[in-house]
Amino acid sequence: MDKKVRVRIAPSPTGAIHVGLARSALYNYLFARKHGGTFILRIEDTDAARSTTESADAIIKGLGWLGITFDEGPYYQSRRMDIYKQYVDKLIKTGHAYHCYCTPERLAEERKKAEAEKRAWRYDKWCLHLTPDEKASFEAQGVKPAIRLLIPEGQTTFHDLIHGDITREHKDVDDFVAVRSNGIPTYNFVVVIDDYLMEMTHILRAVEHISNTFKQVLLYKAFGWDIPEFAHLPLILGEDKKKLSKRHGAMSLEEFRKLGYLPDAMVNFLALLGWSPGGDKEIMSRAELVDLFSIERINTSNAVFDMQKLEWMNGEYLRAPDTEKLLSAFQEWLQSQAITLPSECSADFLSKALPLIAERSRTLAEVYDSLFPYLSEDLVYDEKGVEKHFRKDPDAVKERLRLYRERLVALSEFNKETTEEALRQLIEELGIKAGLLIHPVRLAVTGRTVGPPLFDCLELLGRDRVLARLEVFGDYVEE
RNA sequence: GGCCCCAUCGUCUAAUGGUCAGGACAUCACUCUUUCAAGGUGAAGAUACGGGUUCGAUUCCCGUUGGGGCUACCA
Repeated sequence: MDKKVRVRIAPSPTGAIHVGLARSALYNYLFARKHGGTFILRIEDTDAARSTTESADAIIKGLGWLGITFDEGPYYQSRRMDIYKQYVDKLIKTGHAYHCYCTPERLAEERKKAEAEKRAWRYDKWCLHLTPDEKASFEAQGVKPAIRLLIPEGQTTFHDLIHGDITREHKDVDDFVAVRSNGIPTYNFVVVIDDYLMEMTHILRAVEHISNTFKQVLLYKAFGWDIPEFAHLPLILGEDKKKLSKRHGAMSLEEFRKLGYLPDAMVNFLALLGWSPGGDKEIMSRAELVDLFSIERINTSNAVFDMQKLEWMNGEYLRAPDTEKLLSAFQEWLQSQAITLPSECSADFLSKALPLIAERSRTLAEVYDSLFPYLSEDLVYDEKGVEKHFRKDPDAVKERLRLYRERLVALSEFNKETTEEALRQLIEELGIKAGLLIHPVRLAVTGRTVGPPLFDCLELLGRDRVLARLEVFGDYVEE
């Protein structure tokens, strides 16, 4: 790489940040880090009607959550209008652009007509041929013109780092509006100005921009500027194989965060959606991703977002042996969801409970749910479990629970070893299988049929709560 | 409709002009086990179709089909 790498993402702040944007950001970020380059955030808010500052803030926050950080920016295009203005004037002077007085109504009508005749609609360059008198007349009527780029005859080819050469005939490219009649320039215009001024070396963005690229390349040429490298990323598709959009529901970053996905897992998963390092490696740290990433290995075909695989991968990260990290991830999650744990629920308790629970969870939300029996006294007994482990022979089970409770009362020390020993002894005396006592006890003290190994649960709960719950359970099943 | 992009198991993907087309998720068995997970073992599952080029193509070329994207005074 001869020039110092400078890349960017340029989102429009028009709604929740979804995974497609997150992945584009990630690839740009990885590419910049890998080459010691600069990663820039530019907010493309030239569409005043749809842009919101909340959305811009959400983008920054969301990417920050993923640990995708910027070296420059955010730049806001809405604050750079005077810059763009100079370049428009230049374009008019050199004859690369012209004023267009066509009303939206006329354009819409023409477009409809073309559609009815199954003709491709292109702007008919009507205003290109206006005489000075006609122009003066429009001006006198107070009609504000838009400015269109004049697309010359011929064809344009650009090289795409992922797709190779892509060519389009100019007859298929519109004389697109560069500046609206209200004076605000459009995306295709400002993106070129900014990418040039900000000295972008590589543009990595989604394939949906390929058709815009021709317009942009023509603009670079009109200005006589060097054209950056382009790499058009495959799309992320929903289960229905359509481009991700609001219809797909829980696809915003915020939603994934709420569901309890870990940023590291999210980044790992997203990296693999459209790219692979080759070989079989799938679980990769950020450092490994930076090291392994290359544009050449980005795929050409679109990828379906597989929720199940994400869940699995999140589980892998949840199960990682680093308790401290898990604890802080969980606490961070609680905070982001505005959940406060009871004060007696100490960090000490959590660091004991979390590994046991996370091992059998796939998301932090699941972790939180599994924590319930340790946070609240209002147990809800699993009805199927009650049916299975109690109702078949209630008197016998009740008696066993009573006996076990007695043993627990008598223990000099209460921990997982002693409680297990007590239970083993009891079942031997009773001549029954361990399950006949273990299952009812789990149900009695947690309300659930699933969870960490029973004696770990008992230790986590502590003697007082265990004894109380064994007693309460007896009453519960009486009814 | 026009233009463009794409095509390996259901999904994410690996690989090569000659391979038993590999892995992961999901699925199904079995195993481990106090439950649930996790783990282990195994099963099933793909080169869209048709033509070329070639001794040989899943790989290169063309076409068909299919999918996707774009087609705004949105980005």
